[in-house]
Amino acid sequence: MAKPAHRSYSRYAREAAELLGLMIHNARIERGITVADVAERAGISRGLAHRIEKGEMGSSIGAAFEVAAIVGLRLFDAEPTTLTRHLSMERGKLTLLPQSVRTGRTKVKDDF
Amino acid sequence: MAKPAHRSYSRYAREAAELLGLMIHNARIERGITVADVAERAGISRGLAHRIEKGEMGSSIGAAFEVAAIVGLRLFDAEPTTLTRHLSMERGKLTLLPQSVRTGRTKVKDDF
DNA sequence: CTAGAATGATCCATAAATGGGACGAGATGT
DNA sequence: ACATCTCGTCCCATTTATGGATCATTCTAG
Repeated sequence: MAKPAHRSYSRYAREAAELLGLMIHNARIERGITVADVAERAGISRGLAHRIEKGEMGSSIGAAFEVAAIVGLRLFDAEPTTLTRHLSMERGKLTLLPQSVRTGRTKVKDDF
Repeated sequence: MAKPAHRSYSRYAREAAELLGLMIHNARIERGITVADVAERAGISRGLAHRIEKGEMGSSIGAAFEVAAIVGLRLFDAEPTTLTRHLSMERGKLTLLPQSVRTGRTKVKDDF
């Protein structure tokens, strides 16, 4: 026992999850695959696959992304090849940016 | 009991998660926010925030998206406003598509 | 170089997600 | 109409992730 449990999410996060779920759902229907089929291919239960399509915040990143991949959904508007390229790019940034956020930082920005 | 436990993920899903983590990481650094700070604002532990940046498949969608929102990362290359619009669009599709995937329907499409 | 701070990693108790039923409602094809 | 399939939802045992503490490491500012 440690936390009141209840977790609160920002509207943006909730909408993002819902959108992901809807995109997965639509992509699945368009491909004519059943939830059960997707679940089996993803190695997860039908219930979880369903919860992911509902955009529930509790589901794991792994399960959700796996399902997305199976229904042919391209996350971050990137193709498989592009995705790898993006990865290299983001990795590259690491050498250009400080690795840790040191103190006197230029003030925290609260814009959004 | 009785589950092999170990979960296997496709390369695409793993890369997508890693990319998300890297993007969050870079966005955070660019904003000059510490992991601890982000964690507190997201209402999660520092450890989890860190695991999300590492792109671990086990973290929850909710936590990951919340962190993404906090560091100002725009998921699906959409702005907050656009996101809502996307939601409406995807919701709209529902009325145009069959609600369930019945048998040998219109043939599976593999276009893309 | 040194001190201080942030990151990265590990351990463990416990809160939460997942799997696997089972059920009814709705839709589809025959 | 009927049989069948899919979806949507519930419950609950088990697995898993999460929080919190602690320690080592790496970086930064002075």
